[in-house]
Formats: sequence, C-alpha cells, structure tokens
Amino acid sequence: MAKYLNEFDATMQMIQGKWKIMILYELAEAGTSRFGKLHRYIKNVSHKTLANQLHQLEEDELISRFDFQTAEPHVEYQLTAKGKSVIPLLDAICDWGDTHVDHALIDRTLCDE
Amino acid sequence: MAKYLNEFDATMQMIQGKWKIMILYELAEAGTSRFGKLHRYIKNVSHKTLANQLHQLEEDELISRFDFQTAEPHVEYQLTAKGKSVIPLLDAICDWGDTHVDHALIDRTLCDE
DNA sequence: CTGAATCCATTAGGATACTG
DNA sequence: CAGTATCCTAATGGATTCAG
Repeated sequence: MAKYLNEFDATMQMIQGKWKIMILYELAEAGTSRFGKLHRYIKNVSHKTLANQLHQLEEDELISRFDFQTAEPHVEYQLTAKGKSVIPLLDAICDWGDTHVDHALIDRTLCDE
Repeated sequence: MAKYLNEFDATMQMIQGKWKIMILYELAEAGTSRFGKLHRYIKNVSHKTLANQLHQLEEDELISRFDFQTAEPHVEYQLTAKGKSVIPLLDAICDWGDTHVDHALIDRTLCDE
C-alpha cells in the first residue's frame, strides 16, 4: 500500500501543473507542435510558464523535444509512448468530474476563446 | 473540450493535497475513523494540516463529519457516496504509476512504518 | 522563434501554542 | 480529543527583460 501511495504521488506530480493537460491534449490531437503554436493555442499562459511545463513534461518523458538546429530556431514537441499512455487516465479524471462535479461551480472560467 | 478541462481541474483540486489519498484510502478500508485515529495512522502529518485536508474533503463532499456533541469531544469521519466513487479513480492513478513510473525514483520515501 | 534569468505574489504545508 | 490561530518556509506560476 505504501508502495501504491508513492506511485500515486509520482503520477500526480507528472500531470499536475496548470497547463500540462492542455499541452498533452493538444499534442495528442495535433500529433506534433512548436513552441509558438502551443503558446497561441494555450491562451493566458505566460511565456516562462509554458517553457517550464514543457521542460517538466520532457523530464518526465511524457513528451519529446526535437531541435531542428536551423538558423531560424525551430523546435517540435510530440507525445512519447508514455505520454500517449497517460491520455486515457486524463480522460478518466475528466469523466469522473463530468459525472460527479457540480457544474455550477466550474462554468465560471471557461477558456476565453 | 474547454468543458472537460474545467472538470479536470475541479477533480484534481479535490484529490490533490499531500495526505488526502491516505485519508480516503484509510476511510475506505476502516469504514469510519476519528481525528486522533487518522492522525496516528498517517504519520508525519501535522495537526493543522490534517485538519485542513479533512475540512477540504468535507467541503468537496468526499467525506462526511459527524460530531457526537458529548462532553469528551468525539467526531467521526466516513466516505460519502461521492467519496466512494472516487476510489477506483485513485486506484487507476496508482496503477498507471505502477506500470509507467521508474520504481528507482520512488523507493526513497516509503512511509516509515 | 525559442528559451533563460530576475523579481514578485500567492499558496500549501509544517511547528507551535492556545481553546473548549 | 478536536480544532483554531500565528508565524515561517518552499514551491508554483505570472510579468518582464535579455540572449542566441
């Protein structure tokens, strides 16, 4: 059981972060994306914070980063196998919220898009 | 999709907290427990923090609190139906970690019991 | 375009002491 | 026993600026 608790914490560490789910979902949909594209897609995220969250996701091996090494900087991000495997778990968390969370409480801050 | 993201955040809010999973798992096993018993079961948690987390879980309606109103203070906590429904989700998070998290990284801080 | 560095506000959680 | 109040530290994330 103590073993499981550590794995719970480790998993939570990987997926918690204000914008991580949006990054993961966007990469799951688009397949691949660049820093600027993610920044435009995820409105309201600060430049620094997006860089931080991408770096954490990369450290946890949920996403991979490929630098094209051209004169004009060009970096692409995509899900790793591990990253793809976590998507159904995120879906499960959303689904539980869908049926158990009071919707009146969460209709306040829809992404302004 | 934005809808789902809000439900993800709402769910994460409910289950994130350093000791919440231990509280929920203990109540799931024991059925009911008192403040002091939880404090003895969950080693290392501070008095104040345990009180905080119990209060949050109660606000989110994952647990219920019954005060016996006797001379000698006596309060019992137990899972609500909503609280019971979240246990399989917590299990799913643990299970994902079990198969996808590097065990070398999490064997450091087993609960010292 | 990508990203690192600095400064700042907010929050979670621990230590401790106090109340009924 | 159960809970509250105060003080303190560490970590998260935003605003902004600098660099390659």
